[in-house]
Amino acid sequence: MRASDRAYATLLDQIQSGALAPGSVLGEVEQAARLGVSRTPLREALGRLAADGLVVQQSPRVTVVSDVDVDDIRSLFELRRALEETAARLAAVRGDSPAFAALAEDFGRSSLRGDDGREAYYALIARFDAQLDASVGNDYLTSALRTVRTHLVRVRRLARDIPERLAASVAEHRLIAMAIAERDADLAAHATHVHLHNALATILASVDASQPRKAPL
Amino acid sequence: MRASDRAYATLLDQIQSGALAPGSVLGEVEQAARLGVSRTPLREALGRLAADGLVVQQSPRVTVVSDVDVDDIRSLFELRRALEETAARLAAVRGDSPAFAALAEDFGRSSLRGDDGREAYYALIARFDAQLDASVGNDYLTSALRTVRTHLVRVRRLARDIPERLAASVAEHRLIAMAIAERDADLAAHATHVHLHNALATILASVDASQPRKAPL
DNA sequence: TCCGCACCCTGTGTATACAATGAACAGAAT
DNA sequence: ATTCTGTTCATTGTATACACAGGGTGCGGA
Repeated sequence: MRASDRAYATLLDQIQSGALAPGSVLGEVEQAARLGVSRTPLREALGRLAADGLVVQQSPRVTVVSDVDVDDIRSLFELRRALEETAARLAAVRGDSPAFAALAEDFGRSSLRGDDGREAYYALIARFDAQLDASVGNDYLTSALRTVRTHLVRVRRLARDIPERLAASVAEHRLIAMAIAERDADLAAHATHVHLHNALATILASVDASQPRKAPL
Repeated sequence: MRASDRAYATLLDQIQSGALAPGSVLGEVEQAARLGVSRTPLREALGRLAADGLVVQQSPRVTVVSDVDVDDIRSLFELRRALEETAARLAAVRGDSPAFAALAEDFGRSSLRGDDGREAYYALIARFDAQLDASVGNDYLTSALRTVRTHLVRVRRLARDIPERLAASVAEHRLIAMAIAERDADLAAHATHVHLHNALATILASVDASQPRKAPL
């Protein structure tokens, strides 16, 4: 594995997990020393993170981990809606119907008890996303979705997981998978719309609850 | 200006203009020498081009200018539809209404006679796109659109410009601008849909006409 | 003549050295 | 005392040198 890949993977993980908080300054020599690589591959890693939008060049001299506020979340979900509704429609038209029927089954079966439940949930979502990408067969769309999902990891961390919401989310995904399996493009798109609306509402409520200072602006 | 920026700008221009044809192998030492920079900034430029999707690592050893075939064009327009319909809707809701009314006026006035006409047309489109981005105020969406537009430059080069199509395209844009100005989100989105459908049809017809070999697959 | 192995060569990945630029601090002058 | 300017230091931008890997070619043996 290349040093630049390791540096990118490590930084990505630490930004997504919050170990590198928004606003953290990423000096080249400092990070290179910390990650045990030289400046050259580290610069490449920073460049890729900047392309992803996870770090920004605050001034021409200092790169920082990008911030994520409520407006960012709204913006991200606007893009996400556009992409996922389109993906759902396309998958319904040309997707692998049996695969989505099987996914719908899995969503129906999944019991989300305990802490393992959350892991199983995210694993199932990941499988669903992968099947969606494969069924759509559009690299441009997949690439755009990849960026959205990269940012989404951090957004999810901001919002506390609510067990009831998790269960509802599974049901929503089950409906989407069923709609795609039955080649009902409108239903797939509208169910995706509903799902993203609910997900955003939950996230915003959770964020507002934990950061009420910004509300009375 | 940084050497890496110059290298990126030069390579971008040469790829978009076709001076570097799809499939061209971009060796680091070779390109570095050609552009008068050292390998380090050139690598950064190649990295950014790879992130844009304009070059791909064909093998771990050789990066080439990415190819663009008919399926790519279709895929690109699927993404473009998703993004621009969303942008049109959002601009209709929260956009600068007078600005779009003024743009609609300009589209109405624009006479596309002669070779200057095409330049004026593209300049007007660029102004429209800029106003759209500003009105939507969504960096994620704008960033995704930027990628699409980057690829679109190459696609346009593949298709011959047809004068009648240019005139129709102006009229379509005028309608979109009017719809946004009048805050008619549905009309803005549907007019965008129509416009992109027509644009894609024209491009595909032009490409099929010049490359009829791939048709009887 | 064909197949296989080894060596060389080309090109990338990484490290480090050097140059340039921007910022911060201190000192002096108004 | 405050502001402006100069100098210095830190940090990035660029160049180059070195290491390594992969492929191609040539030679030898079957």
